[in-house]
Amino acid sequence: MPELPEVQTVIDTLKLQVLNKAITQIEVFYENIVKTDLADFYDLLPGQHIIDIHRRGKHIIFELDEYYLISHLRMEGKYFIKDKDEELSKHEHVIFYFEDRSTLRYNDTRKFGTMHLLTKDNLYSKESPLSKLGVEPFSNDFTFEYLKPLIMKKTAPIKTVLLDQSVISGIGNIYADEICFRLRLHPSTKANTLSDESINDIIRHTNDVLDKAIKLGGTTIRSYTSQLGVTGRFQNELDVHQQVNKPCKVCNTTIIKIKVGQRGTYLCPNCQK
DNA sequence: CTTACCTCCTGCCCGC
DNA sequence: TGCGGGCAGGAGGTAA
Repeated sequence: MPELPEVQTVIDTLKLQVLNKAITQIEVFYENIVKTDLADFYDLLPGQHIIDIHRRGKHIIFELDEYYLISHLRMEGKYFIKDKDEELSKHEHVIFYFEDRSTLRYNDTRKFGTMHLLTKDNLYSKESPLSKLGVEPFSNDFTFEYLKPLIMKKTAPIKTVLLDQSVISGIGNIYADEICFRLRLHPSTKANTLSDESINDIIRHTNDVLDKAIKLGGTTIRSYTSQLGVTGRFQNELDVHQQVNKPCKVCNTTIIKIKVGQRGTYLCPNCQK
């Protein structure tokens, strides 16, 4: 499941391969991926160049001449670069053709991913998936003063708040578990009971764990052949996520798996009370 | 305003 | 062997 570090890794690789290319044609094989008008997708994309690729939370933002194409990979979305003559593979749902015979192919086994095509002045408009996103973890706005009031008004488990994209954008299930472990807090702890120290720790640990994951190319939990940009190594650094029945690296207690807010959650029952 | 539950979809794992 | 059932999971939607 691509979270902020995996998305950043994909972007870094994509930029090396498709920057400045001109789109000549589009094919959409599974229409539900495209959340804005499908006819616009076919009509407006040909002729556009990929000027730059950015990220906001877990969203990839392709900057084109006149539009932004926003792509969310959700669970299993991946991009591949292939020659235009390579045959369509089973889970390819969108193909971008470039003038040089290469193609960018969106592959998504579970078809959960989304794409939005927006004019440039609509990037943060009401219909944009970016409109409700909270602070970017690496920005200067991710401060105690920002976070404390949001945390204090929530009775939900702290892990649920970490996953709330309108509070902090970019954290998913893997890093939420890892952050809770580093906080030495049980993921079910009610957010509004956190100390000021814990709130400061969230900022520090979120930055540390995401930064380290990016440096290692993200986390690859299900090893697919060659997902563009993601052959991460952070899975070797996971303290609790997917570590059920393994010993805690700190205290040797067996890692357990529970449900928090309907989500599979891993923790050390000794370190995280 | 919450929060619980459903939906989207496929692959995988289990039991029979 | 193969089939059915259950499960996982980001985020948006809806019901309560």
